[in-house]
Amino acid sequence: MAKNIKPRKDDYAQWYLDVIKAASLADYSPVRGCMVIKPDGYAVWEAIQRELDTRFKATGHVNAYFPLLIPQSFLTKEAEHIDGFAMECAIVTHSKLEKQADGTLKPASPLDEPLIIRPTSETIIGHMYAQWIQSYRDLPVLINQWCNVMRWEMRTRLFLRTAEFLWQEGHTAHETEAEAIEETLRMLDVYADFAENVLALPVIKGKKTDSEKFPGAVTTYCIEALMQDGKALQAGTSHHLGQNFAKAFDIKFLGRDQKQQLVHTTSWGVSTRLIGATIMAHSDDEGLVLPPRVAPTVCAIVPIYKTDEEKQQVLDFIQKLLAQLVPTANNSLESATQKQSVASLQFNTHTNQKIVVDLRDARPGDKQYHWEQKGVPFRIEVGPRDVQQGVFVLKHRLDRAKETVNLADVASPAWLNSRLDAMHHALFDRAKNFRESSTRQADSYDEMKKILTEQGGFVSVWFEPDRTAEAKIKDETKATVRCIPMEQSGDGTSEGVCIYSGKPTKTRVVFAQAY
RNA sequence: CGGAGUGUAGCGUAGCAAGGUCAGCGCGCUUGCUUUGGAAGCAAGAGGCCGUUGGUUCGAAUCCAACCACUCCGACCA
Repeated sequence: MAKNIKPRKDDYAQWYLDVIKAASLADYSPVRGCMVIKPDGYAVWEAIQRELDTRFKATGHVNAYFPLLIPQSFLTKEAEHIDGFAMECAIVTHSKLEKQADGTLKPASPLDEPLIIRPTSETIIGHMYAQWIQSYRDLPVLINQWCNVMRWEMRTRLFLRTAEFLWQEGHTAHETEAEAIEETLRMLDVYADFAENVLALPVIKGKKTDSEKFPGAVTTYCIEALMQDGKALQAGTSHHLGQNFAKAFDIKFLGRDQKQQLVHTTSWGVSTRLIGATIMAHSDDEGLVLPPRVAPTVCAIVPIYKTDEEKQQVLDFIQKLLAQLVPTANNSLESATQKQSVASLQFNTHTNQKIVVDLRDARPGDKQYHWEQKGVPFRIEVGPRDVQQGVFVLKHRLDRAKETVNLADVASPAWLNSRLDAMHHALFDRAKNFRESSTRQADSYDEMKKILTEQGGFVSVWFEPDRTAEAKIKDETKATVRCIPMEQSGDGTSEGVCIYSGKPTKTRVVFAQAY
């Protein structure tokens, strides 16, 4: 058992932090609530970016970059938007520092208008769109940006909620409401597809109730995932903004009917929180488990030997193995062997995923723990006994199973790729089974309360969304409506009794306690 | 921001209630030898103004104050 990681059942929050620490994903910064994303964590983010960016481009979007700083006055233009974000904005008020007599620095030269550090970019992008869009021929505008944003959160948690975080925000403008809604739902599908097919994270697609929607949105759609402690995590959102921001920023165009019209806008985003979701959904008491499609290292090879002769035999054997797995790369292990370092070989040039050979002067057991805690999907062990028999030992991170494989059976990278695929599906199935066994139906408010306090997880109920009722329920159970699932049970026309009001309703929602 | 807790080397900690040979220990790290199939053994080393700033005192890791950061519970949120 991992000696540096607290088991999930003892302290889930501590387990989460231990896993991040053991896998070297992130570190604290000197600034409250901000984190340093270390190379191993950032590589996961790069994989997420790569996969999402491909999907954004495939759906017709282009990338651009808007400034970090936004005039304070912009935030006042959309009423709900102010209420939603004003409380958590960091503000730039001065343009320089002056040295004091005692050597300390003091802000000087105050700005005429304070600038806020973007908590999200609807306002500044709306401002620019107003200048760029003149005619229906200019539409749609389909822009995404990858950037950082800052929200001065009260309480932070690595990856799940940090004061500064990395994300992408798509902002589109359309001629008609129907197109905007179509775009909103298209991107929701992109997110769901990405979460399930890349992160192996099963998600529920749904709509937020009015009380949970984005400040300034007409409708907010989301994907919701379930973590291993039975709490929900919002993993991505897609907003139909209607004409709210068009009105606020005067984004008008001359329509086909020769009249001035307001555009219909959308915005959608996912953040580095996805890394937190991935950690919480898949990892175990031994440490990180990474979905194979975002794992920076897909396989770690650990040689085992006593004598120099054995070492040579084992390394020769590994060379043969690598020749099959990494045919395009220069497989020489010479320099890594000499330096007693970790040799890193390009396994997949598209995804930039590596195979490593751990040639450090350390004991095999240490190396096994090292790569296991980093969540590497597969480890290969090659010792003198294996070389004699022409085999090696393959260790699966998912279930920690061992498998003896003939070198002769490894003819190409496809051998490993098929295993990575199988692991992806097994990981997804495991998470999905967990979610399904943690999703319960309740027919009354009392039953829901009982489930929430005794078991957690998702609770599916008939419920008529209502601000006051939702506030009361949150107060009493800590649970909120995570979403109104897109897939309503039955044919969508069935009807039940709202567990709170007792009135008939056609809406089934999912309640859960959330991060 | 309210409540509770924590802060001593990269990590984990002893010492603190009775200020003074009090800066220790384990892991990790470095070097050497023996080892090497899931966290090895022996030996020799390196590493800390005890979170920060003030105060009390002849003397502060220890007492007092303020501040900072982190963890947990609330409120807020991707």
